[in-house]
Amino acid sequence: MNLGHTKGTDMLESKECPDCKRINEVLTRVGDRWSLLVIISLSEYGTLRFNELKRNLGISQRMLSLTLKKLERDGLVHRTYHPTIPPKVEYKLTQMGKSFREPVSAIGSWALDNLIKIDKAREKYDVTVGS
Amino acid sequence: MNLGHTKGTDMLESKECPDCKRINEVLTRVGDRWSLLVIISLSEYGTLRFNELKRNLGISQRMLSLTLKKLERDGLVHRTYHPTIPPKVEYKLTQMGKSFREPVSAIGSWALDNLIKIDKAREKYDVTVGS
DNA sequence: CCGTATCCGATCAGATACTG
DNA sequence: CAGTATCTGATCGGATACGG
Repeated sequence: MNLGHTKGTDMLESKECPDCKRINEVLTRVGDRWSLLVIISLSEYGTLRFNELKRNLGISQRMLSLTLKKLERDGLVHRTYHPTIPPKVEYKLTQMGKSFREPVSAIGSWALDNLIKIDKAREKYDVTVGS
Repeated sequence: MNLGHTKGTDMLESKECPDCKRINEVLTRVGDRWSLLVIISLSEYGTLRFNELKRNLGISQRMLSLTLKKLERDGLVHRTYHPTIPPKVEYKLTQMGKSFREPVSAIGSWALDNLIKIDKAREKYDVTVGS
């Protein structure tokens, strides 16, 4: 893949990777664990209520509230408030949120595929270092 | 996409999303910002020395050291020590690290493509809330 | 049901100083 | 050059209590 930076003879002379700075920015915004998990959940189920997400993820009320507000602000999640009694609030992905699904799912799938490998590598490393 | 969990009539009745718990685990390990940026850098340049990474990412010495050790332990990065004077240490992706390249690059590309959109959504949100 | 407010411990992450 | 050690502030994140 190509993230768009300049490759060439000055490859290692650049003071800083410009893309990394920008990627860093975005990761700071939507790259935290809870955001990714909320995105994954919504991409799986389509629409979820506040407490459904809470139960699904095992996230605290506080973190879910903060995460959802942030995702809504960033335009990744749409919030629908139904002023019934008791109130009902539904969350779903926006267009941009949906476009985020693919890369996030790629991470998720890789995660599921490599958890065991990581555990083994870690075990091996610890034995080697411990000797 | 399908992360492998059971879909069906009990979709919303499951107490917790089992995949989310496992994905959460992996994200806890290799999902932090510095790890992702190191992976991206190494996938771009192939092999980098400690200070090259440091300059590229604008990361502090401490965090880079911790991040690299963690990635090496998890089997994603390979470390080669050349006992010269001055010493020279090179880092590159392992096979598993390379397999992580694709999903991580997908995140990176999406990030570069959507930074501006996020900024606009945020601006719009702030105006709406502020009124 | 859907949050917000507060408190508090745990972890993150930079700055600085030091070693082989 | 390639780290480690220590200190310190910032942020994360759970628990609890409360309100619309």
